[in-house]
Formats: sequence, structure tokens, C-alpha cells
Amino acid sequence: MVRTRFAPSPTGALHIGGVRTALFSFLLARSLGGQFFLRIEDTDRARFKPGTIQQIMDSLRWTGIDFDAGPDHASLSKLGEDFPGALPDAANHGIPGPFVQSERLHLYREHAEKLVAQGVAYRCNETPEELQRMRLEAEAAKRTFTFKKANRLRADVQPGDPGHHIRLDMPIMGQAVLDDLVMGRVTFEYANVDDPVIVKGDGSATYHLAAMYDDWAMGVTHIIRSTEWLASVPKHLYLFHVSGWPMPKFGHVPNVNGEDGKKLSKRKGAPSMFEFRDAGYLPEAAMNYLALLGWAPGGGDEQNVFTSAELFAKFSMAHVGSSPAIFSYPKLDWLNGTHIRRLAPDDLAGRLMPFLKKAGITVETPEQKAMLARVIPLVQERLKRLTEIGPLVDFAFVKTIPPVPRELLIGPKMEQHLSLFALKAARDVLGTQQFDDDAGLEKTMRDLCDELKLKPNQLFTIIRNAISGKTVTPPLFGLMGVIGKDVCLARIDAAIQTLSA
RNA sequence: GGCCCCAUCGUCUAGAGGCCUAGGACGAAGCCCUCUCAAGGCUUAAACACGGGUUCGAAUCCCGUUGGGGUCACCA
Repeated sequence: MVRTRFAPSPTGALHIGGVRTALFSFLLARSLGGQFFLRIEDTDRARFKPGTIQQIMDSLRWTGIDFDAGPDHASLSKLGEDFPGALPDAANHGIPGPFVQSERLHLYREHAEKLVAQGVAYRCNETPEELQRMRLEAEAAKRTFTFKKANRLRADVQPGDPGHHIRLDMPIMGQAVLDDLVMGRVTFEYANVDDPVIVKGDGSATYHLAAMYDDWAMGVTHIIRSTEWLASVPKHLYLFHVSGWPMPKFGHVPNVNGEDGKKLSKRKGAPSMFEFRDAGYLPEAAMNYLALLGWAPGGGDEQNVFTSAELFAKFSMAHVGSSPAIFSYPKLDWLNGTHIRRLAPDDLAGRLMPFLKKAGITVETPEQKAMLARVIPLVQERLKRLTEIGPLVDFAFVKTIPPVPRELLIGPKMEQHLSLFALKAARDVLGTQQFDDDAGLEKTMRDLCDELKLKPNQLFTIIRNAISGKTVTPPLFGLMGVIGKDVCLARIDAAIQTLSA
């Protein structure tokens, strides 16, 4: 059974690069019918930022990445980080937890001692200052500094010595070879790999030990992570080797860079997933876009628009590219539009609610809800982002609109008096019309055009502007039906007033 | 700087020696449709970083150059 994971450290909100790494890991599991889980890497207590575990879980789930296991209420309570939407206790689907590393410190410690006993790890007590001095000396001598066992300043460190740390005793020659799922074959010389610290002076484990231990203990079959880890591969490979653990597969996915070609970072304003949500993007579009950032179906398949189910069916690590990608909005916007168009109208209505509210449009009464339902089909194909809904429909939800300026009421290539004449004629005809038939409305207005020797564009522009106060709206006659006869005529009357003045 | 990785249109990519006068998508430009805006349809411009090899033949393999990225913590 395939088992993958995403293992962020709770030091800040997840940004798009992290979410994409999680997505690939998730899609790999889903595509192979395996399991995917979330693990929190909080071995460094100093960098812990309260609230970020919830942020991580929420943004993953918003994107459509759900996990078979992860921190549950019990784990989160211990950290004082519990929240209502967390995983139910013990909902781990057979994956051994707990999924928060601070609860597992004793396991790492135990394993490190075993490695020391085995003679493949050793104790040492160089101080940070001493280490720093050694580096500086090496640099001055134009040597690269590589800490090996032979470099210890004191070789007689005892188990009980306070504050000592433990390093893994890496080979001094030979090479480590990894056949990476994404990068292909990667080779490292052991000679220039440091002996990594696996247990710190305070007794806690470093990433190298904790993450690998957990990946083994939790039965991870494919370690999918970002390329920033590629350089530590020899350490990890060797740790697996000396521990006697079965070797998992590794896949290092490239970074996502910003428009400037540099790695995305929070400092440079890399957006969190919540910002995408708030900017009116659909999770469907976000997942689709992220998947395309570095992955393509390949094999002559040129599909661009994917549902999550299609992604589950088609995703494969074999088609994840090895070069970094640049994040850019235009294609995301396009995908968002296409996914909006694929939504069922009442689904779209639901998703629009927070954005309508933000735009100051209240949709609470049955009448208002009915209005929204009628307006949706008119706007669905012209929405790129949910945030655009406000100006498109606000005038339909209010009784009166601000006075429309005179310039807007003069038709293209027309004079004021002609426009006024046309408006009055339209008002007369509309006064006798039923407003419940869009096609009928349009027909009579087109007839009026013929009669007045005006182009539809000329007459319709005047009416549109008079009724909406805007030059860009959804289709006119559908809108008039939605707004209703009384309100339409009142607005036309007001426009006639303006033009007559 | 050492080590490692990467390199196809502006962007995301297809391409695993002949199917490539390099395909698709976004974006751009133009046309059509059209009551505005969209959506849709059609068309155009746009790339194998450079230099050497290997081969009958290279975007695809090798070497070098250049450019970019990652990493060099008792952080992850």
C-alpha cells in the first residue's frame, strides 16, 4: 500500500509552493489508491507559531487536499492548539501516530542511543563557538569545512555529560546514489557530507533524525518533498541504511518561483491559500492550476482543465517536471473562469454569498434569494473571480440608483435630443409591455429600433445606462425582467428628467 | 566559493534519436459572432540558451560555457 505524507513545520502560514508540494504528495497517493497523511514537524520549539497548525490544515482542506491521518484533538489540545474542525481522535486509518513530533521526542532519543551503541553515531560536545571558529579557520585556509568524526575536539564524551549532542558517523569515502522520482539519478560524494547532528544538546532530535524516523515508523513508501532537501539526501539515505529500515522512494519536486524567477517567500509576499480564497478563486481552480505547475498529463494528452477526480486518475510522478516553475496569474484566472462556468447555478449562488455580502449586497429575504437565482445564469459566464460579482449586479438589488450622469444617457453617435426622443419612445412602448418574457421584450425593442432608424447598439446602450447606471452589464433584457417593470420604468423616467433638463 | 540540481514560445508545458517545416494551453494581436462586457469560433506572431562533439540523422545522448535555482545551522 502506497503511503505519502506532507510534513510542514508550524512556523507560518502555508504558501502556494508548500501547498503544491503537498498536492503532488496527495495526488500520488490518490492516483495509486494509497493513503496520505499530515505530520507536524515541531521539533524546534523556538520557532513554533501559535495558530499555524490550524492554518495549515484549513488551507490544505480548502484546496481539496484531505488527509487520512494527522494531528487530532488530543494532540492539538496538548499544544493548546485545538480547534473545532480538527481531526476526530484516533481517526488515523491504521497509520501509527501521534502526528505531532513534539509528542514523539522519546522515540527519536531512543533510536539515537541505539545508533550510538551500534557504533554508527557518536557523542560530541563542541560548542557553537568552537564550531564557528573551525569554519572560519577552514574558510581562511580556503578549505571547505566538513565535520567528520575525526574533527571532534574531545573524544571522551560520556552518556551522562550534560548538553552533549549526537552525530551520525557518515562514511568518509564512497558515494551515495539516489534514483529520484523527479530528478533522476543523483550522486553525492560522502567525502563532502558533514556528519549531521541528530540529537541536539537539549536532547531533542533534529529534522534528519525525526523526519526519517517517522517516515519509517509511519510506513511512508514515497517521500515527496521540496528540492531544498536534495542536499541532505546522503544523510537520509545513510540513516535509513544503518537503521536497517526498508528504503522508501524519494521524489524532490522543484520550487515554485515568483515572477522575478526567485523562490517564493513570505517575505516577498507569497500569497497564502486564504488570500486566493478571499480573492475569489475557486478551490477547484486552485488545485487545477497548482497541478499544472510542474505536472502535465503527457503522452500526447493535451488536457488543461481537470476536476480533482480527473487528477486522481491521471496524475503520475513520471510526468512531474524537474525544472522550477514560475507562478503567474493569467492562467489561474482563466481556469477559475472555466471552473465557475462548470458550477451548477445554485452551487455558484452559495459560493457567491460571502462576496455579495462584502460588496454590501444583502441576500436574505426570499425575494432577494429569488433575485439572485435569476441573476446567476446572466453572470455565470462573465465571472473570472467571485469578487467581481458586486458591480455586475448591485443595481438589481436596490430600489433606486444614484442619478445617471447625462453623458451616459446619450447613445453612440447620437445627439442629446435624439437620445431623449428615443428614450421617450422606448418608455412609451415598454409601458405597455409584459416584463416576464425576455425574448418578447427584445423583439419589441428591436422593432422600435427599425422604426426609429437606430442601431440596436444605440438604443440599447441608452436603456442599459439608464437602468443600470453602468456601461457594462449582463444582457439587458434578462436584466430588465429580473429588475421588474416598475423599477425599470422609474429609472427610465429619471433618465428622461436628466436629459430634458 | 564548495557540493547538487535545472535549462523548449512572455508563462505553464508536450517531446524519452528520425513521427518536429517543434504540438497544446494561458496571455498578446486580428477577424467572426454580438445590445455592452464576457463566453464561443477562426487566424497570426511567439521557443529548442550558446559552443563543441557522437550519429546517416539530435530539442532529445556526451563534454564545455553561460544563465538560473537549491544547499552548505545543535532551523526545518
